[in-house]
Amino acid sequence: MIDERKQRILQAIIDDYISSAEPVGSRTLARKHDLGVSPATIRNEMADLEMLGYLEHIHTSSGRIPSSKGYRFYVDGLIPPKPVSDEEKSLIDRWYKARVKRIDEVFQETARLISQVTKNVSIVLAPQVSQAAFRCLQFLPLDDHRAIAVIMTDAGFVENKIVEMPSGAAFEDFQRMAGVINRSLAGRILRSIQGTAMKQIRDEIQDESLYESALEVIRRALDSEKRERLYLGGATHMMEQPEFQDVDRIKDILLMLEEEELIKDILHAHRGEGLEVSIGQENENSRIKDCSIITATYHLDGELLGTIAVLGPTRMEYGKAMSLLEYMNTNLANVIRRFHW
Amino acid sequence: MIDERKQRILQAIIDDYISSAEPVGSRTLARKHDLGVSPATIRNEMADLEMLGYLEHIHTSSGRIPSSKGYRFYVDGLIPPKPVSDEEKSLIDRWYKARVKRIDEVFQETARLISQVTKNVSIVLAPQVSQAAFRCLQFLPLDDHRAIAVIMTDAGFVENKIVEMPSGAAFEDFQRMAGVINRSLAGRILRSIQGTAMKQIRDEIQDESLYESALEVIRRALDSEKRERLYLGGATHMMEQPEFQDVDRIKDILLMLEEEELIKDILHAHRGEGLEVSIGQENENSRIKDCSIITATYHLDGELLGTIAVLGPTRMEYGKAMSLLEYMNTNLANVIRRFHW
DNA sequence: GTTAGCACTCGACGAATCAGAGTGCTAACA
DNA sequence: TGTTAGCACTCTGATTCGTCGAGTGCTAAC
Repeated sequence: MIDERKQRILQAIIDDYISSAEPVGSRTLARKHDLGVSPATIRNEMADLEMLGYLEHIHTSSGRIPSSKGYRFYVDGLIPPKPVSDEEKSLIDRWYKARVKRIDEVFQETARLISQVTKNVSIVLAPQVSQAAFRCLQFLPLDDHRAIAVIMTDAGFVENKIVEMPSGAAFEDFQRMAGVINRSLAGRILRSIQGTAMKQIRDEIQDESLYESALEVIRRALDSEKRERLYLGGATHMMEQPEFQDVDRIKDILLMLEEEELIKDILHAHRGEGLEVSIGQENENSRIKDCSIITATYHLDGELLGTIAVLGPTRMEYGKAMSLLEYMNTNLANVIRRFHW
Repeated sequence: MIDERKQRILQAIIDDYISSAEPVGSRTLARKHDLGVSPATIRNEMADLEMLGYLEHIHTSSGRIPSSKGYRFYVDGLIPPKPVSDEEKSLIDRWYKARVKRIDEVFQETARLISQVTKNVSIVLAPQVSQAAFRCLQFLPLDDHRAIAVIMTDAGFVENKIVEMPSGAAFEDFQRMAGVINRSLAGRILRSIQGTAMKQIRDEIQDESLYESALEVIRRALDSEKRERLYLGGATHMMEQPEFQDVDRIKDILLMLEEEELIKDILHAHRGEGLEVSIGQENENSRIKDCSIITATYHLDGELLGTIAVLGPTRMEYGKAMSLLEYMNTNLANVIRRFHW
């Protein structure tokens, strides 16, 4: 159905279109690639490929451009491997070393880096604190009626909250409470902290108002970081792409990117093991039917932490973007480990 | 030199141009504003105003547009007052209540809010931690050889750093060190912590490797937060302005905004008491010679904390932007106070 | 099955045209 | 003397019209 010559032609067309952004015609294709056949033959093959749905015709007498199905075929088999070069790896390494001092900067700079290399928008979904394991809780006295609760998790996060002490409670009561909570919750995934554990704490504390404070602290730790943080990069790089030379289109994309919930949903839809590519029409969201998204999940010690993604026009350098994401998601674990204990 | 009628005409021209973004001609001006004179007279006055440098002519036979000098005159005296409405105030209030849970969100959301209302780019320079007063330092044990240093300042910041304990040091040594540091530095402005105070600490600690650790902690607290954080908002709103309908121009502005040091320098150049407006040609930086910046500083208890700013085309709604900034910089103090102790 | 040739189709580009809005100048007016 | 009407002139922006180049599809020949 789609023989080897058709494949070669399809690949040549897509490679060409990806690098030039111009519809590609039979004559130029014959000139540039040494396919061993004449333009007329290529035309015939192109007509077949269009019939089969791999190519599209804007209107008669413009060259062909790949359809989503064409890109899909390309991504699934034809894609020329383009590994991350050693220079790029060392650039990435130096970048992290120079710019990252705090854990949130890891994600921000990862986003920046990905967009820098791919010239596209990148999205980094940072791990939720609430899916990290509780490690320990400590109180620091602030004045007579307030203290700072410092909560540490296994994922390297340190959260602090100012809490009011119930009137009549002494700081020692708080210390005791911390002990109770630490014993009950150590190692628990924050998100999974629920009824039974809390009941145990209640029984041990034996003081209603103090228990309320404990509850408050834990709830806040869960609450405030329940939302996964989203880091974006590359709005300016996007503007280098010929398909984003229209201000309204750019605005549209940027507005969409501001809708955190939407973006998270899109990323959550792709949580498989390896890389996932969603091409053009394959995207649910109508605003990015002419875009592709490549997603990759990153892990630490086997635990799913988050997702990194590249969003760009369907005419995207899939090979480059995919190998970069592949490299980054292994690399990210090492970088995050530095903030770990 | 510039009589009352000229003023009225200048104001009408600028008002018109600000709302329409089109060069304004004598006839339309006569039609829209009831100036009591004929277009011909207006033409004569316009010619005079141009001679005096308040107006500009792109080329013969397009209407006039204000020059930087014209805007300056307008801003300094003609500007129609446009106070923030009660609805807007309550919108702002609700916005903060709904969206702000952490102190860094105060600044992010302020930026978002300002750009939302003014339809321009906004910049918020958050207070440096290092110009806050040291309040206290505590260590929390992590494992045998590490601890978390939690540093609190008067401005409501809590910073934490993981520190290695020198081999042989026990956690009790750290506790003692915290005591020494707290006694020596309490109330000091972080930035001003220097030689003498450090010497005192050294004398008290009497242990070289422990002293090194102390130094490390304090240095890190100063270091990592030495850089003032910059929050930006409104890239998409900017795109609604007719002067930013060109992708390259937008890209140019966005790239400039990514240069944190540059932006900080620009904001630092305006640190007067009230609002400051820098119009078009008045800007040092050539990339924004067709933009205006309005800056305002905000304070807490008389202490200068940071700067908020609006960046837009010279054709900007100065009245609205200025009164908004004025309102925001008083309001901000109240919002920040909520995170204070 | 492959290729050459040919008629046809679009889009991009530049020149020409035209309407609309504006100016500057002059002369008349109060 | 300041104001206004009238007029010639200018420039922009939209529209139209060829023209050119690149491409296609079809047919016939190899």
